[in-house]
Amino acid sequence: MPSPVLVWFRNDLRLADHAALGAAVATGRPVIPLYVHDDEPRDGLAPGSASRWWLNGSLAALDDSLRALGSRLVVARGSPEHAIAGIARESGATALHHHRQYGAGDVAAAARVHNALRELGIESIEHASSLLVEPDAITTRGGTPFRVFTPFHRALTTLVQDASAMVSLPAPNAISSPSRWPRSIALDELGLQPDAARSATLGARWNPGEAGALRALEAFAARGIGRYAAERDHPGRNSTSALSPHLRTGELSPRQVVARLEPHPDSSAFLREIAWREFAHHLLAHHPSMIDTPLDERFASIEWRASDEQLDAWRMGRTGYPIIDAGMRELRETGWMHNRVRMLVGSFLVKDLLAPWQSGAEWFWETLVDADAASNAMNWQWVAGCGADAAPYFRIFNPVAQAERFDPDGAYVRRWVPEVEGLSDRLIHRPWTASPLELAAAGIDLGRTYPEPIVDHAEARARALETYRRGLAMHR
DNA sequence: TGAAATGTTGGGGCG
DNA sequence: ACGCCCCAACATTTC
Repeated sequence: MPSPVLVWFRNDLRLADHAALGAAVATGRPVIPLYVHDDEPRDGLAPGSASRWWLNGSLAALDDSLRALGSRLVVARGSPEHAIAGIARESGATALHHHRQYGAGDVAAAARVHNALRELGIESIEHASSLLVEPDAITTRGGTPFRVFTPFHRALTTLVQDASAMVSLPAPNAISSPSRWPRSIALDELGLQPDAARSATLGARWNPGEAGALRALEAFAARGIGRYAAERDHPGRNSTSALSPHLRTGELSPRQVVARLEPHPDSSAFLREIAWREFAHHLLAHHPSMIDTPLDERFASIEWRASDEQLDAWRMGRTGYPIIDAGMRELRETGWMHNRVRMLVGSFLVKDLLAPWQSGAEWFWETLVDADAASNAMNWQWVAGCGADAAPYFRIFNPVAQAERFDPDGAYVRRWVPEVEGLSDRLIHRPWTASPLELAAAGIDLGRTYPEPIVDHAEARARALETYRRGLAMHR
């Protein structure tokens, strides 16, 4: 029996368009698919609770799919280099295939694995397939990494037009097994599952796993991508793709998404969002510190001032601004939030409450099923104004104006903030302006059944401008 | 992938 | 008929 090759699964929990698996299968040798769960990564972020729930479902689905092909997923816990070296020794493997990832912790972990295996005389082969274009394959005319989205997007589009670069690999139809499988722990032992009630809530909303991902992609394509272009900013309509958690875990590759949707004439608005995802990974690859440090260092001395009570009101959806509370409650219940509302709650936290963007990023990391280190850091820095090509600091969203513009009939707010559902469309986004009579008619006792606004937006806006101006002035 | 303040214009009411 | 004022509606500037 020839010696086996290992395939290390990370954020690529699929069988189709999987370059590392494809290469391993192509060797004609037995293949050992494996996953290593590191509870305490030395450098990098352990997944939050919503992500862990998703990961559990995705790994179970991957194991099922592998078993249908006569293979299985070997699961280990601990540091990747230790676990993988152990499996390599035990199985007599001669090579490891895996995909490249872009965060500092992921890069460091891969380097440690490579070193550990080299000492055992085992070759490691890193493949690219989590992005449309590798971060070092796309540069400005001057050869430097892009820092501005629009030119990045233009360059990316040009590269993606070359259709041959976008060919995606079919899933293997058979995977040969080693004569003996190395030891594996049961998925349950990873302790990824939250309590039963939480699992049930999330399970009612999502289908983790490659099959669920492909169904979601088909559903989005069938629903009409034209509707996305027209309605994507309206959180009350279900017009977004909700593909983010599938992309985050790599149940779906961006190439597959582009191949499926690009031929459609109205796809450009959606593909632009895919490009933002690419840009985030591009930035993270070139600026690993952006996870917790402003890309624009002038923003390091802003005097944040939010209290724990305010932060808690934000997290729990009790700010008194219905659109903000709707978003935060959708997040807490479903592990997801509509993109437009993410911008609004982000602006509210960072500008109206003057809480550090990192505190928002931490909560999102803990609660989002699509929590992605690159996108999370980039987008929070965008909101705070301290990122590359970020929103200017004086761009402060008005939660009422935005709500009236993008949730004009209050459908989104009524779904998530039932306390105020009895208010008219005119008042639904601003309960504090309702007369006592109108409040009584809607069954609202402001301050008791639903909070008064925790800040006055007009005052908060002025305070944010002043605070930012002062912080930036220190870096003249 | 804003919002608010400020400036400009033009129509209509009115003396 | 005319000037004056008011104020939408739109444009520009500022944060």
